[in-house]
Amino acid sequence: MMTATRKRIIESAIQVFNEDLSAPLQKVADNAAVTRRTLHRYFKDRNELVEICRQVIETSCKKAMIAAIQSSDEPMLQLERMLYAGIDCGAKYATFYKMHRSADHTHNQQNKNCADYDYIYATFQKIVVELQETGQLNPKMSPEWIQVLHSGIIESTVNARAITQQNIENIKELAWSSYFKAISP
Amino acid sequence: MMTATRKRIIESAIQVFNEDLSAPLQKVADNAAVTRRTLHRYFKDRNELVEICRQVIETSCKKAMIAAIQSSDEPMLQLERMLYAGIDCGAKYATFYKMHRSADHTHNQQNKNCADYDYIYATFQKIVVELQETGQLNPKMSPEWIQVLHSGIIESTVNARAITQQNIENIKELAWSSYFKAISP
DNA sequence: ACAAAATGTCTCACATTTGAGAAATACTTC
DNA sequence: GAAGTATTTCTCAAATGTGAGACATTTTGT
Repeated sequence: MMTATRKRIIESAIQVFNEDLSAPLQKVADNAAVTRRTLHRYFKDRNELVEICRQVIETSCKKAMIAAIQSSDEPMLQLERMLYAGIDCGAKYATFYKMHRSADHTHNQQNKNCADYDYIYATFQKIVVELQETGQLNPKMSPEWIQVLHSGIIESTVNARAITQQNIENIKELAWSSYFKAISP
Repeated sequence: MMTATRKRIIESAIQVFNEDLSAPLQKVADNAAVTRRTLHRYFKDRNELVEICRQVIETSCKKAMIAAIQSSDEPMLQLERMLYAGIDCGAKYATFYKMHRSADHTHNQQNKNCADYDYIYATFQKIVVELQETGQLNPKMSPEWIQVLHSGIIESTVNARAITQQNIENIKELAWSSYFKAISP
């Protein structure tokens, strides 16, 4: 059940909590252009709002990454589209990437989200290994490092978007170009 | 005047505030293995603690970056050492990089810190331009992009450090190698 | 061993944040 | 226009965070 106001509050929360995890809810409400009273009508408490933000981030990033993987059978194209998908997730990607890696996370294959997360990143590494075996990627870089670099490029690009006036498609191509060159043999 | 306890509190605060800007001071104290009462003995209030953390971050990162610049006359070597310096700053680098760029920052050349910051990043871009003119760096990438990528690689590398068991010098070389290839012609 | 310094424990008053009831107002739908 | 719904305004009690006094305990330095 998703009203426009509820959606607006969630997006505001994602933005505000991205900069300050413990920001007062008043700030989230202000940023969503609603009162805090209204915010409380939609969300039982802070914990619920944070949890729902997590779910929204997880659902959208997961969906985008899986779609990128399944958009092609060509490993290099998959890799490229995964980079673009990450960039399109914007600031949410950093949260998503860290989500299942944090110290207080209980990772469990029985959990659908954990399983999907593992699918994404295991597939990522499988793609990398495959491209290394066919000589398309630098065999000296570990798949782990290539993945770390992937998230670094995404984050840089997301940050650059906020600053530069350049066309978004240009930025994405630049990001891919930089990444591709970095990981090539 | 820097006692071991004071230093420990500051380092704890840098760490805790890095993850959660508005974390309760109790958390900082816990992480520093002191009581909150003691924390208050050393720091008048939260604002003072935050300000001193900023100063510590600024001083150490600035010093490291300027040292890297002045360690050589060779632009490429300067660039490489700046990457290493950033990585050595650890989580502090991200805060330092954003420090003078945030919306609520009053940037003023009369201010020594602002001037030094400008020196660092103007020099960075001068180095990039110089390397582009001599054909050592890709002329199609804007110096802004090359700088954004620099900070993105640093940040990823710092994050990867917490996760990987690899030797730190290896990671730094890998980061440089990736960055260098990304920005090469 | 002793004195001084540092820290912990306990407590308190105050400030801020939180969550929600009640009534008023604004908006939407038919 | 009327009824229903959504939101705002106002208020309050409770919870949490903050900063600091007083005293006790521990640590440090000579």
